[in-house]
Amino acid sequence: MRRMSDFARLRECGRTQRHPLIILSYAENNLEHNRYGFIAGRRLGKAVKRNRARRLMREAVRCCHPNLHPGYDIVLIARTAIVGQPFEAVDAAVTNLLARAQLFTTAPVPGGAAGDRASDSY
RNA sequence: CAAGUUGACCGGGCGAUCGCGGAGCGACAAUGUUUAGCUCUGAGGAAAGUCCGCGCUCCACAGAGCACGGUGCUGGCUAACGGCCAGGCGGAGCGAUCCGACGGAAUAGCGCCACAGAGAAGCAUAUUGCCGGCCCGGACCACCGGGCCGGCGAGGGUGAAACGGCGGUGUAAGAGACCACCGGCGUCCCUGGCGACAGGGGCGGCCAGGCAAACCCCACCGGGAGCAAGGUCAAGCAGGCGCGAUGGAGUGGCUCGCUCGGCGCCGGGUAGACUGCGCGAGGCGGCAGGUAACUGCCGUCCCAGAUAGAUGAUCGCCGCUCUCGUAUCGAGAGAACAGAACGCGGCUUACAGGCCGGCUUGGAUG
RNA sequence: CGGGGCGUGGCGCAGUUUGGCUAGCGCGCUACAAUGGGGUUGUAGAGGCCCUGGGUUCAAGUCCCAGCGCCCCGA
Repeated sequence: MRRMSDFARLRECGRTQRHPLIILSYAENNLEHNRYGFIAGRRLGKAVKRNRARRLMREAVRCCHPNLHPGYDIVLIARTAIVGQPFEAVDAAVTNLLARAQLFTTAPVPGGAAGDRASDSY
């Protein structure tokens, strides 16, 4: 997502799920594919901390993406507790949030993304 | 060997899989925000803070004066600088070395120096004192105590700072009152140096406090804005009111000059694409000039370009640090500060750990 | 990218202009008095290395430099 108006629309009529590390906001977009947005505000710290949080969320979403329903705008907002967390914690948080929002096509296997990676390395 | 001081450098390495940004080629398909695939490439020493200086772009051709701001020993380097190099002076240290906004207060002005102290900036002062004369009291004298008048700036004391220092002459006691030497000030001359300045000599007056990092004076520098600069294209909208040539806009604090030819307020619309945008005051190596900063020549290399903003995830081996154990080995844990946004030269600040060199002082040995 | 402001007891602010004497004010806090008890009131008191580190000065909350944190404005 790269328009200010898209984010504004989601803030107006999107639905949200909360987690101590991340807040999920989502809504249907009437397209054939998903669009994603990541927000890491000044509250998290300076550039290194904010970049780190955004990259971990991006990687977690990339692993889940093949198993998600198409046609949604999905925005992940980092909270201050995410600073210093390892990838496993962020991945678990994203999987948990997407499962609670019922965006998975298949049953949300715990650590399904991890199994995907296991098949990649043999 | 130990302690110290200083300069330069590194900022884990190699490989595999899955992803992301950029450039080029591009089968199939056929003009799509083209795609699969292949090749190359993708954060730092500070990319940071944004404290200075430039390039670049626009504002007339970048102009004048004032105001304002900055810099402040000398010479050099540079595109430029508040940076760097070399030197001078002052200070700290045994020393290597380090630190210094380091022009001006007899060039002028408005000024400040609290408290304490007798007196705090000009020819200042008499508290404790020292000395002389007179008077009174005690006493055989020497002398002691008190009062009045006068002289004095040496000693004590206050303070951050008290109007030169040691010695002598002199005197009732003293004092640059006078003398020699020294320090410091002003001025003239000689020598060395481009210069700051240093060394030496003559003369003068006897001695002149500090603060300009509050204002100020002097010298030098600075036109304004900034890549959201600027340029091209596309999309979209609706006008209304007021002022209007000794005026308005470009123009920013003022005046002049120059140029342009309506301007202001309210309301309405759009905030998309391309370009600027990376061959550069560029990196590395060599040679030459220069004490050095730096410069010139030759060779060689192409080395990030995102735009809700690309560097991430997982694993193997090696290296480093710590802990534990069955201890030339094994297991576990850890590894700083920090992320390009037009580019560059500096400065400043943050930083785990490591490596190399110079110099100084002290000790031991030969 | 450019510009401006703030940081002083627990809280809100003065003082910074032109450096100096014990850094003040209001609310709050503690103790005592007054009341049967509480509030109001009165009296007394505690609480500050003036955001941090350097520098100038005899002397810095104040002047200068660097840093940290927060807030605001313009494009």
